[in-house]
Amino acid sequence: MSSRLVLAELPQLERRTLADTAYEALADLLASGRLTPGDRLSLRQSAVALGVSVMPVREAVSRLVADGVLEVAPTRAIRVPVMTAQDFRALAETRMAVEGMAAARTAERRSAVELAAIRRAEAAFRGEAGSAEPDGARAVRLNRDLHFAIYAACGLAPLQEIIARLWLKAGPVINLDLRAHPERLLQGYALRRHAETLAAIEARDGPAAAAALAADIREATDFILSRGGLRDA
Amino acid sequence: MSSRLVLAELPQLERRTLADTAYEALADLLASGRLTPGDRLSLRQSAVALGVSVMPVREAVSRLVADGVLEVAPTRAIRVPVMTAQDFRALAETRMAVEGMAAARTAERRSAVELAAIRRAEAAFRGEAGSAEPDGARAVRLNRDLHFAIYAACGLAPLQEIIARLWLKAGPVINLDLRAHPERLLQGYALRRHAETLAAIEARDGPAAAAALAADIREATDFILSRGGLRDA
DNA sequence: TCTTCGGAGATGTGATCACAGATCACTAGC
DNA sequence: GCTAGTGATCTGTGATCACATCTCCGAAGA
Repeated sequence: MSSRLVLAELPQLERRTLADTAYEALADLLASGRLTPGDRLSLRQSAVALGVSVMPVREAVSRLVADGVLEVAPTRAIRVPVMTAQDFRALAETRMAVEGMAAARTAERRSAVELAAIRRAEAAFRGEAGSAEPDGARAVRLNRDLHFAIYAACGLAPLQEIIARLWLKAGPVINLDLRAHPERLLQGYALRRHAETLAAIEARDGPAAAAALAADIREATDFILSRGGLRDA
Repeated sequence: MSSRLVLAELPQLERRTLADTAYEALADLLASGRLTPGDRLSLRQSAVALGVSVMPVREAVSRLVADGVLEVAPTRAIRVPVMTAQDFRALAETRMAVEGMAAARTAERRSAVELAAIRRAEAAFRGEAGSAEPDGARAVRLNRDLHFAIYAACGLAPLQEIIARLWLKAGPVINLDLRAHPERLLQGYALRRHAETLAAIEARDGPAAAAALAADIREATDFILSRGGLRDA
């Protein structure tokens, strides 16, 4: 029993099921825009691609369907939902409300170290967007990192989960557009709104943080909608 | 082809899988508080209880787990999560923020027929709560109906889905308490807040609606927390 | 040339089997 | 008398099979 103390130091090893791995793989495909709205997904094909049986893929897909990130058509075909412009607008409005609220809470209660983390994330994105040869995929990731650094400091775990799901849902549309028009992200809009949001968080000004972040989302949404890539019905 | 017109009137019949049915059955068990925090769930036992194989149950459970309504312990046991008082408070705060926002939107944009539906729901709950022999389970359902009548009029489908998930998550705790202390729901608190919310919606006063609804949630939460039925850690 | 029909292949759903690991009661050993 | 080990049983996970149904492509018909 003299080993009790040293045993306590053992890191409890995480148990990842194949379904977990499959979920992450598919979610990444969706978030990165490599799976675009309307695309069909086959359980068997996905399974052989991942080198497993259909079971883990099935479970992963059922989770994604529950999240509304995938859908099973009445014909039982699995596909990425095609959003109407109206759907996308409603999703964006929800995001503005929910994420704006999270940003406001962060502004009002952030600690010094949380603020530092947000500052670093903002600087990282700014660096990439302003570089000579910006990498689109990398900029998307840094943009996400910045947003979630802000949300992580809101102090409400359930709120973070909600936002993560909203991003997953909006991901395919946003990244599809971004692939077609990578220049947009790198222009001034996002940079300006990010700076405003950061300033508001520094000043502990909740409403201003919410407004700046909502403006960021609104502008990105309007830009995508102006492209007319979405069905109108 | 002369039948094209009449054929279009056929209601497209919904295709429900066994997994869907199992999901609803389990969700109902959770929402009604018959499955309480800490309870374990066996796939095989649930399957024989539902008269199906484990497959549909498995899919249903995986969805519930994705929603955070069930959890798989590191030991792979499936159970209803036990929330700490802190967790429950964070969930309640999230609900106050999100549901308050939905109520505010409803107040500002509700149509006349939506208002009428909300009025009916409020009256139904008031009738049950004020009756000579109130039925607890029925009151719970009517309370839910009233809340969702309000949220349904907010005009944002994604927001409604979010709220539905939040209720599913809070359900086991709330209903567990309600089973132990059915008198609380029937006292003045909820009735007063409902009346305030309804009045604000009638007056198209968004902030007031949000405040009244948040107060409703806050008081119910404080009541449950004061019971000390939740772990503290 | 365009439409309609038919059959081969692929699809999701569900059932069943196999297996590693957890649980629990019980016994042997200090 | 209490702990540690042992084995039967049950657990979730994954693979495989079975089946009804949808999809797709080519041929026969108008």
